[in-house]
Amino acid sequence: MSVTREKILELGEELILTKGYNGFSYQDISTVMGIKNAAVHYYFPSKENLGLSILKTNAQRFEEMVENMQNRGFNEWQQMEAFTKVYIKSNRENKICLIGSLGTDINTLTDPMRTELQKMVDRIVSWLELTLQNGREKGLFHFSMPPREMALRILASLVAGLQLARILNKTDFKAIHQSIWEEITPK
Amino acid sequence: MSVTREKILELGEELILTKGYNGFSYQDISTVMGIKNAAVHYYFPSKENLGLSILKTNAQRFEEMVENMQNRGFNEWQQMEAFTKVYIKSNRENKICLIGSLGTDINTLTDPMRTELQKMVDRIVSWLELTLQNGREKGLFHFSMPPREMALRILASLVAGLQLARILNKTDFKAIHQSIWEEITPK
DNA sequence: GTCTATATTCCGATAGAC
DNA sequence: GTCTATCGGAATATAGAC
Repeated sequence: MSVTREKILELGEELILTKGYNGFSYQDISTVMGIKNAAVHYYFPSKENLGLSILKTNAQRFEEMVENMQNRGFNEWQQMEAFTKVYIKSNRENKICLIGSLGTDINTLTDPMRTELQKMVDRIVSWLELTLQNGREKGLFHFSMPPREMALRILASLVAGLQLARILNKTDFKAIHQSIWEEITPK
Repeated sequence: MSVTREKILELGEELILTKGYNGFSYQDISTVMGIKNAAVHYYFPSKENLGLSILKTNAQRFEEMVENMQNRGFNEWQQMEAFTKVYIKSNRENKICLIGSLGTDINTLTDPMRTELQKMVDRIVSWLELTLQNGREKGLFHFSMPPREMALRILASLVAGLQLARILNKTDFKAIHQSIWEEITPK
C-alpha cells in the first residue's frame, strides 16, 4: 500500500482527534504533506471515504490488540490495563478518542460511517463486558453491578475523561483513570 | 431583549448539541426562522459571538439552578438528583451536552470561548465536589475516594454517557445513570 | 498511477436598503 | 433597529495533465 495513502490516513485520524471531523479539511492534510488538496482526493475520493477508512483502521487495530493479548496469555487484569493505557497515551498527546469525537458529530455523518461507528463501539463494549465478567469470576476484579453496566460506565469515564482533561487539566484524566481502578480492584 | 435574538440563541444551542459547533451554519438557523442568514449576523456579528453567548447563557442557567435549589432547601441528595435529571432530559431529546460537544471542538475555538468553557466546567466540577463532600458528611452519600475525583468521574460518566447512548442505544444512558447512583448510595 | 488546474457550492461576514 | 443583496474565501469535488 502507498506510503502517501498511509500518511493521509495517519494525518486524518490525528485531525479528527484534535480538531473534530467537521473541523478539518483536505487542505489541512495536503499542506502538511506539501501537495495540493486535490491529490488527497485521488486516494480518498470523498471525505466520507477517508472517514470510513479511518474508522475501519481503528476497528482493525482494536481486534489486533485483543488477539495479540490473548496470544500472549494476558489475564483479564492485564488486558484491562493495556486497554486503559491506550487512553493514557491519548491524554498525554492532548487527543480525545474516536468515540468521543465522532459521537459529537454523529448527526452530520453519512449512514455508512454511522453504521461503522456503531459496530466498533458495540464491539468494544462487548469485549469490555466479557473481560470484566471473566475477570470477576476469577477474582481479579470486584464489583456488584451487571458487567455490561460496568463496561458502559468505564468506557464513558475514559471517553469523557479525555474531553474533560483537555478542557481543564491533563492531570484530571489521571484522577478519573485512578477512580476506575479503585472501583474494580478487589479489597 | 428581542424575541428573534432569543430564538437564535435557542436554535444555536440546539444545533451545537445535535450537529456540533463546526457542523452547523447560520443558514441552518435562518432557514428555520424564515429569514436570510445575514439577518442572524445583525444579532450576533460573528459565530464566535453567538457561541460565546450560548456558553454564557448556559453558565448562568446553571447558577440559577443552584441558587434555586438552595432557596428551596434541597439537601445534597436532592441537588444531585436534579443535576442528573438535566442529563436524562438531554438523552430523551437525543442531545449531548455542551461540555462534550465543545470538548471535541476545543482546538478550533477562539480564546474567549475556550476560556468561558473552562470557567463553566470548572464551576460545575467545584459544585459537584462540594455537594458530594457535604452529602457524604451528612451520610447521604457513601464513597471512599476524594470528592473531586468522584466529581470528575460522575461528570465524565454523564457527559460520555450521552455520547455513547446516541451511538448505541438510548437505554444505555439509563444503565450508566443507574451505575452512578449505585456507586454513591449508602448501603 | 499520481497529482494539478479548475469548477461548484457553501460558509461567514460586510455594506447598505428599508 | 431590522433585515437583504452581495462579497471574498474556503470547502469538497471533478476533469484532465503528466
